[in-house]
Amino acid sequence: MPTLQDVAREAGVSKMTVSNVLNGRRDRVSPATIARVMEVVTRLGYVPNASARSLSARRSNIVALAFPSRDAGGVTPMTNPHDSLFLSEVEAQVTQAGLYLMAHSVNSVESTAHSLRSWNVDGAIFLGTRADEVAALHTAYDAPMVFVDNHGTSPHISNVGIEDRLGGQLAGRRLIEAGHRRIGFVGPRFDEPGVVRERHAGFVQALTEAGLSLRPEHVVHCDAGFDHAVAAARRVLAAPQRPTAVFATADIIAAGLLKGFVRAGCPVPDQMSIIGFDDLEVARHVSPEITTLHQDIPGKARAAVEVLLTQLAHWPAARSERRVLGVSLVERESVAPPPAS
Amino acid sequence: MPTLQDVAREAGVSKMTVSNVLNGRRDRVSPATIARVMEVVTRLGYVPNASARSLSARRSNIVALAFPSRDAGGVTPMTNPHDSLFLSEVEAQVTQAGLYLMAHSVNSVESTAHSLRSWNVDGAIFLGTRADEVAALHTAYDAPMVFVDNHGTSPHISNVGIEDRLGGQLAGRRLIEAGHRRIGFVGPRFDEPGVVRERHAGFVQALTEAGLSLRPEHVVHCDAGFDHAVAAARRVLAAPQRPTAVFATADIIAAGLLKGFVRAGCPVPDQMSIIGFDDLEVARHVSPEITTLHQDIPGKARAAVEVLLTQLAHWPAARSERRVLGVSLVERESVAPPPAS
DNA sequence: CTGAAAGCGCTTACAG
DNA sequence: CTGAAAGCGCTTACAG
Repeated sequence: MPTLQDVAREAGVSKMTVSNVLNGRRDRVSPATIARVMEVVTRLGYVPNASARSLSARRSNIVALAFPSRDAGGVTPMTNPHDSLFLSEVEAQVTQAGLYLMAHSVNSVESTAHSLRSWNVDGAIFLGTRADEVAALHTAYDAPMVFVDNHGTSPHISNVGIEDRLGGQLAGRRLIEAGHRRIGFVGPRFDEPGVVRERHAGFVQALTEAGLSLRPEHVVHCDAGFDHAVAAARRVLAAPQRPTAVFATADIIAAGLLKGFVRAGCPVPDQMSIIGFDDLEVARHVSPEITTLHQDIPGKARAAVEVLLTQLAHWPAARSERRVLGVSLVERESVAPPPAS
Repeated sequence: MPTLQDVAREAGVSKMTVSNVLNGRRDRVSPATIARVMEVVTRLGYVPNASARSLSARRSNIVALAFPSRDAGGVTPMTNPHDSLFLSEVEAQVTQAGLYLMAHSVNSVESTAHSLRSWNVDGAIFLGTRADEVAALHTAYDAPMVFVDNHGTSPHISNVGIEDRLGGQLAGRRLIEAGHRRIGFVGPRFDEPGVVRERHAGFVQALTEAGLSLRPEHVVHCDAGFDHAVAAARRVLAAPQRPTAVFATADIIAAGLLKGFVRAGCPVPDQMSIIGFDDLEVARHVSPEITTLHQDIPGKARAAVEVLLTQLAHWPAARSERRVLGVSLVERESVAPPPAS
């Protein structure tokens, strides 16, 4: 494995000159020298040692992507399409920027902070972090961090998210417009601030605007997992004065409900309408295809990397930034007027 | 940020002693000293610098996971459930082993090898690598590597895969057992060795055993993507003497076919039976649920990490190892006897 | 435009 | 059981 030293010797220059050539500070080197150095680099197949560079430059070129070790449904981490699509696009962008991606599931804030510090990562992107964890992370490690889909209130943190509340509102309005008056809500619990709470709030707002209300017995809590949702369908149907439509906070829930309803002899959308959220592939896999709120996940990933790189460029003078991407309703086949009673 | 030096000074010992304590060579240190050092480490919140450690120890503690930058369907990398499930389990295992995971999409063998060398990664796991790339990788970087689902013939490479051929065979047999005589095959092209070719071979074998043959007009090529498969359904139906059943080399293809068949007025399984492969979630999302060949993806990930760690432990004397996990047929709802003609 | 030298924070024989 | 010293392969003021 040739080193900088080897290249320098072979090219008849100092290590520092080689370093300058390799790091783009080419204004400090004559064209002839640059050519000579590059020739040697190629011939020897020289590859800089990233650890050495990181150690002396105090800059690792590593970006960490941290995701929940288990999602709400108790499923294996990263298993859900949203997170994997997101990771994939982050990886692409990070690589494009000449940086490296370290993937981390977050078991505890401590161990995550430990890793970040140990590798002296330049910055980090966090998926699915709770508000208290955000604060702990910031105090534990001083580097650019951007959070995704975080609805905490602190103005000091950078966040990239979507119009969750508007999404909920659009879902509610669409169902109302179709003629529904008894509309249910199915999603995970939302004791803490987060996307589910926002979607719920927007949904309730739409009902309120129309002079309707969300009855407690029409709220069914269900973790984001297909099987959970299949089971939840029965609970929806068992409610007194059962709803004629439901808003599910995630497509995977919508898909599970769909199966559950149909199994229970309640056809969709004839007897029951469904609106999902996210516009994941699953929404088109099933029949009827699920009407849902579209969000641009790769776009969110690009925005997250962009914000991170901006912060990196201005660090430590960087200011926090919040970006919110739009949502839009995608009409498909799971919404119809309520059955003529 | 406290350093080893700070800890040593504070504890009144040498750097080397602190290092020994931290790296488990505790037999070389007295219990009293260990206690003192640990107390200081905790009090100062000392976190070792991974780059420095990597540089001097010539061991990075980094494992790379490399995945195709675009899969066969031209979809964004990592988007498919198989890869993301795999990555997630690899991450868990790697973390558990006290190592770090660097995620890489492979645009070119050169850039990948560059990254591996630059970070001096301890080892790497490769998803979806072609045979020629495998060879190039091995010559470009000398470290433990394990390939996944590689059906190349070289005995020198470590591989973890599944019984693809048996899977194809079981699929064929199941369809034959149901009474089908004209059975089609839908999957990506398989000019090179790989899982598709194996699954196809096993499938053909089953037909042959039963005195049947796979007619060329019953082979429909289709990339692994839902929409591609929806479109492919028409081609299956358009074949002269159309088949009464098809084997799809992936569940996502099976799901797309299902939709395509139903749309074309050909109900599944009444008029057309389908068997998929992988047993991904999508197989249970759709109706009818898809009968498929189960493979244990997290198990494959664990095996891959295990093989890698074993090699790491014995490096450079390590011997290559090939592991093959089983497959099993999962009965669901997409297979029925052929329609009475 | 170019270089000598110090230093980043660790580990590792080696010696005692 | 413990330590002094060299060295891993880079970058970075500083000087010329």
